Formats: sequence, C-alpha cells, structure tokens
Amino acid sequence: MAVSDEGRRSEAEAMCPHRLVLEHVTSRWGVLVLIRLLERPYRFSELRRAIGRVSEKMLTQTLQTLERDGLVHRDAKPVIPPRVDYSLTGLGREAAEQVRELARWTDRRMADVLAARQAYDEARTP
Amino acid sequence: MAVSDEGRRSEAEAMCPHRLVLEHVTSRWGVLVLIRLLERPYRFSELRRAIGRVSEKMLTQTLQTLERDGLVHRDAKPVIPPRVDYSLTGLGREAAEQVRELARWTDRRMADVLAARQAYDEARTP
DNA sequence: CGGTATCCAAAAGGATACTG
DNA sequence: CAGTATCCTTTTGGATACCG
Repeated sequence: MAVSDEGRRSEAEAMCPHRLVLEHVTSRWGVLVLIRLLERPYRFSELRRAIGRVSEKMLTQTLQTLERDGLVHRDAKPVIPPRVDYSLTGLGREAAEQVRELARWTDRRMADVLAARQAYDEARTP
Repeated sequence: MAVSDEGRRSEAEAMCPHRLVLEHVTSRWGVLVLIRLLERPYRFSELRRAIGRVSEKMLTQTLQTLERDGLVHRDAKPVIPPRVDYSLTGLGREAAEQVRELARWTDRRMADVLAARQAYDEARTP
C-alpha cells in the first residue's frame, strides 16, 4: 500500500507513477474493497465486517489511498455518532470491474493452477 | 510474493488459495514479468535487463512462483554456459493479457488519477 | 462510530558472496 | 549464465490505546 506509518508520500511517488496506481488497485485489501464497493456503498464498519480479518489501520490506509487516487468517494455525515459512507467513483468503477474480472479468472482457472502446483512439487520431491 | 527466505509454502497457502494466485499475478515483479513475456520468450539475464532494477533474488523467486502456478514455462538447455528460456504457458497468457489490460487502463487514466491526487492534497493543506 | 498514534513482529526485498 | 545462500535493511501489517 506504499504508505508507511509516518505517512510519507513523495519518496516512491516520483518514479513510474502509474505502477503505483496499479499497486494500489491490486493490493491485498484494495482488491477486496473495490470488489465489495462494486456491489453497493458501504459504511466503514460494515466494510470491515464484510471483508473480515482486516485491521482498522489497514482498512483506513487502503480507503485513504483509493480516495486520494480518485477511485473511492468518501461521504462523512456530520452526525453523532459519526457515519461515513464509501462508494466508487466512475474511475473507481472502471478499475474495480477489471479487478473483478481478474479475480473471476483466478476462480475459473484455479483447478489448472492447483494441478500445475502439484505437478511442480511432485517433480522435485521424488 | 509469499515466499520467505526459508522457502516455506504451506503456511499461507492453506486459506483462500485463489487470492494467492491473484497476488502472484499482480505482485510488483509478477506484473512486469508477465507483460514482458507476452511479447516473446526471454532468457533470465535478458529479462533482468529488460525489467531493470530488479534483484536476481526477486526475479528468481517471481519466476519460480509463476512457474509453479503453471503460468510460466521454464526451458533449461543443458549447455555450458547454462541457458534458460522463460515463456508463457496458455494459462499464463490469459493472465498476462488481463494484467496488461489493467496496466493499460492505469496508463489511460493516469491524468485523472493525478488530478484527483492534487485535489485531495490541496484540500487538506490550505 | 470512525478514526489517529504508537509500538512491535513479520515479511518483503536488496547486496554480496559463492557454485555448477 | 543462472542460479543458491546468507545477511541485513526496509516495508508491511497487526495490536493496543486513545480521541472527536
């Protein structure tokens, strides 16, 4: 996710900027967030529960990165208790759809991958 | 790339196996390797030079992971000095084409992302 | 509720030296 | 040439505590 604890930004951002967007989109939690939001908007905690086993910190970081890249829209309602809704922008929807296709492909081809792994492993542990 | 210095495999592989394939395919070096091999087969060092600034270790790990997943074919010629050619399998070509599409999308939309980032940054450093 | 701040453990990744 | 092995640094990510 290319965001350290200190929140620096300029170090890695300088070189090859579009590689970074790709990394944000295909990052561990980025993928899951985008695919979820493709379905409907989610609140923060709702998203956290839906994804499961993601820490608050990582979800926050992921959402902030995606928001900054213009892929996710953050709608913070000024109520108490706070309520924040996340949804995809047009740009985010384009990205999410491609990511979902890739995820579906891995689903469809999983059997082939598993077979390949087994063959690979057996070939070197005789 | 989910392969530590010790080369363990079973720890993470147990849960959600298709997420791992996705991570291999979209990993930092995985993306670059797949896109290069889409063009033509490459030798190890040739690939290393083509990608640039990738360590031997990471290239080796990436290639081994992709080979094990059945995406890359490794052809080691028994000659001296050694010569090893890497190419895509049918499965690998399918994956690589989707990854390339995603990479092209980030290229096409880069201007939008950059604009979004600038707006985001300006909004919070007044 | 929806975060931020801090600290710490684990994993990724690079540099170097060595080998068949 | 195409790796493997080792060591070390950097980054990632989780746990916890606290705040508006």
